[in-house]
Amino acid sequence: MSSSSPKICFNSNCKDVLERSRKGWRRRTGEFADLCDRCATAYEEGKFCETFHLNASGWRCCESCGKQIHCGCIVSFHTFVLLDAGGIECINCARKSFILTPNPAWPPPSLFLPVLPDRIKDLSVKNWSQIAGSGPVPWRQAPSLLNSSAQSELHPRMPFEVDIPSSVDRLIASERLSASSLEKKKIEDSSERLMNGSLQLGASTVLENGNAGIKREDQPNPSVNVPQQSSFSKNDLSAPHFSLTVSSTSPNDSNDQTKVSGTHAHCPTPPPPLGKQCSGHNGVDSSSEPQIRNGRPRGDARGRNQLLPRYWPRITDQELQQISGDSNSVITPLFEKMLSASDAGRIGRLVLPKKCAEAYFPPISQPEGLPLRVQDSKGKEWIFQFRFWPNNNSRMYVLEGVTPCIQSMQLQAGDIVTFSRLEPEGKLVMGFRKASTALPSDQGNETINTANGVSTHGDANSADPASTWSKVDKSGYIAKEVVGTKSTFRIKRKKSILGSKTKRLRIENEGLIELKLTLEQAQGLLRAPPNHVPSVVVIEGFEFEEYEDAPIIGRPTIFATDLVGEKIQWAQCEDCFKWRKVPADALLPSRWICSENSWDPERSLCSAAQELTAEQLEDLLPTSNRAASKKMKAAKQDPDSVEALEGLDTLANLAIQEEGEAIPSSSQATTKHPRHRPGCSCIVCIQPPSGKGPKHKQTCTCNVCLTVKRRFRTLMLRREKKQSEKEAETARQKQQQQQLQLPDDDIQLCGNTGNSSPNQKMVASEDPDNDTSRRKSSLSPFKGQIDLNIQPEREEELSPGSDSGGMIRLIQDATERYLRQQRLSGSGGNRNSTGNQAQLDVVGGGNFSNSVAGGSSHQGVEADHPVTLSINPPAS
DNA sequence: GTCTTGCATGGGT
DNA sequence: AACCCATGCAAGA
Repeated sequence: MSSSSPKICFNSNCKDVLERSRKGWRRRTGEFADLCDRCATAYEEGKFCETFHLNASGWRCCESCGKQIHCGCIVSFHTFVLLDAGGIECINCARKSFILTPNPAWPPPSLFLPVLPDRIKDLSVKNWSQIAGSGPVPWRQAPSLLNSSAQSELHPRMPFEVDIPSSVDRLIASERLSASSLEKKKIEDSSERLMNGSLQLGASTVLENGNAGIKREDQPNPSVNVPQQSSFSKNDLSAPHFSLTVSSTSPNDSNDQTKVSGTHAHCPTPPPPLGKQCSGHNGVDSSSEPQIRNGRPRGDARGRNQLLPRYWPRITDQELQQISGDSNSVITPLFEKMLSASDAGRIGRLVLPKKCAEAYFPPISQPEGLPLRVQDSKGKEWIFQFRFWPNNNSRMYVLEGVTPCIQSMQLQAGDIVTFSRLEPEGKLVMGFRKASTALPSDQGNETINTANGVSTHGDANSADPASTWSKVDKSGYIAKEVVGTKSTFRIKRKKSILGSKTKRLRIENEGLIELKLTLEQAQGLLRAPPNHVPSVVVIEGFEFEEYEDAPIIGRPTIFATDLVGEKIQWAQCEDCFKWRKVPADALLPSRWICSENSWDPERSLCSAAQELTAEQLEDLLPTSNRAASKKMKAAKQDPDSVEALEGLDTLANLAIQEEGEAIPSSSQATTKHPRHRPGCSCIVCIQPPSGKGPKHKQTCTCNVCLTVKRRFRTLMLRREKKQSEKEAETARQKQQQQQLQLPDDDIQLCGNTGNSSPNQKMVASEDPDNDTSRRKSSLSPFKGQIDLNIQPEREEELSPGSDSGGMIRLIQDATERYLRQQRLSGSGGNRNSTGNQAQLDVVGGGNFSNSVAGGSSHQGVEADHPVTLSINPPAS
């Protein structure tokens, strides 16, 4: 690993030839020191310095416990913290005493310090120079801003975060898992705390004495020109925020609170008078902050420390520079917010995060608030009304009148507005960052996009952000975002901000594929999680496996028993479609091929013959799970057919997020409802998918419309006939009871299971003279609404543009005509209908609901009838 | 009918 | 469980 001495132990006191290289500490280059066994062991046992550096300088005692620590050595670099008052404390004691400040991170800034504007650099130097003994190294995010939530939340890296933290994290959390005398857990614990810790300044000896190479004279470090985004960004989700935190000797700061400017990393702007401004603000009670000694919380951070990470400002140097222009002003980033649809909408109200508003904006006691002068990044001044609404015993802060500004910046939902303060004027500055735009300081889009969480929803080109919102439509299709390289963080960010509500989920349109498969098929994909035995529930005659834990989605297989009675699975190769025997407990990936058949090397090639004959496969069918049997049938019918199983594979693919290609659905079932076979002429199957196909006019003579009309006509005829048959009430009741016991193939006009002979039943149900049907139709329970292949409870959700909606309108028109007729002919029919409603709800709507809930593959007749056509005149 | 305003609601954290 | 906040929505302009 070591580039300099790959075969020699990296320990200069050892220099043994490496027989086996073991990783030691992280070097300045970011690589790990390659150690021999002996040194590595010493290192891992925390005895490295004791062993090899005993006579070296830099040994110091922990101020608390007196333990000797070699502070001048990279190896022990993480095992102590520098105390404000000088001296050091071992990490154990630091942890106990809530000193959360880490030591300067490693590798040193020569590698990762971001670009600092000259002005900032100067300031940095100046401020650093005020810090006794602190080296020009990036420090962890100092403000107590991090105290509250950072620990529990993986936040996206800030664009100007220095990536050194990653190394510290690694040093502590990974590289040094066994390091030192600290037990692992403590170390991790400490590292976590350290992430949130603030800066301990004042002790410099470690840097000056050490061989770590961080010397104050190095600063300003040439490395500041290195791109901000290091390669660590990606894999350092939990990277703490480093900040160039500046110690202040301000007399105001009696509590040793360090004023912070530039809340982040490389923005060591000078201490602003922010603390004063915000300290008395309502709602931010510093007393609630944990009592932490050594100067935390910072004055400035009183409000900030309670901010959610998503509001932490991520303003880049360039942005800062742009905002501050050529003036001598210093920008203090305050917070940022991603614009919601409401924010960016026409209402012109920008909801302000409460804590941010209370921390950084002037206190307001009246809901009317006050006008707030805000300057945009171009220097243009805007005046917004900063006010609040009472809300649940709290307040909701808004900036009103932001529309012109938002428009001026051409912002839209998903973009980010940043609020900063211009010092010393104290002027508020509003910047922005387009969601789609890589930060100016980007050195790599991927890194920045993933790291700063800004690029949240991808499609920057969409003029209308709303158009990019996901349409997880009601048809039941599953929309999947094709995840690209940015997916991980984008999804995370999406979830945390944009997608906080499912209905607001935003997914790129182009990434949508349709997934059409039945529950039956899906069931075939599910496997009980490891060590779980699924329980079987029978719903309407169909067995469902229930899993206590989340099931695993894998390749559908056929479970069987081999000749010796051992349970096995039959799995089909993705490539050759041959069936291979695998152990019963094997969970195969959705795309499984012969070469992965490690259980049977002889058949680990597609060229190997299949064990099973077609007949055997056929025999297996009854014992197989349904999805698999379908699959097998398809394979039998057409061994080369891939499509037959692609619906299944689609889900499996989704599960493993392999490919985002739209895959045609299974050819075995129609896309409308799975039990219906091709050729089924039911109302559902003859329709195009929801939302597709042309709209139907009343005069439309297409197959769908004709069918609907015909059926409706039939229904009407039956109803008329029924009315004329009104006789004794008791007799009718009796008749109804009989009807309820009869197969329900009329209300659900397409009530044919695909299993047997759908068309026969269809014909029967369409027969206007069919008495059974006629009687049933007269009992239709619904009121003035006709339900075509939708859930009754969802009828209000019908999209007017959808085909279903068109059908609905079509029938509704007819219904209205019918109702008019009814009104003319009296109210008897109404009574009939309403009188029967309760019962028929069970027959019609009730069963339909069940079919939806219970799955589409029930053997029950009614469950197989997703289409209901029912009519009910209004009660009035 | 449209826009504005202020509050209510409810999902998410 | 409390709080936050995005959005809905009704009343008023």
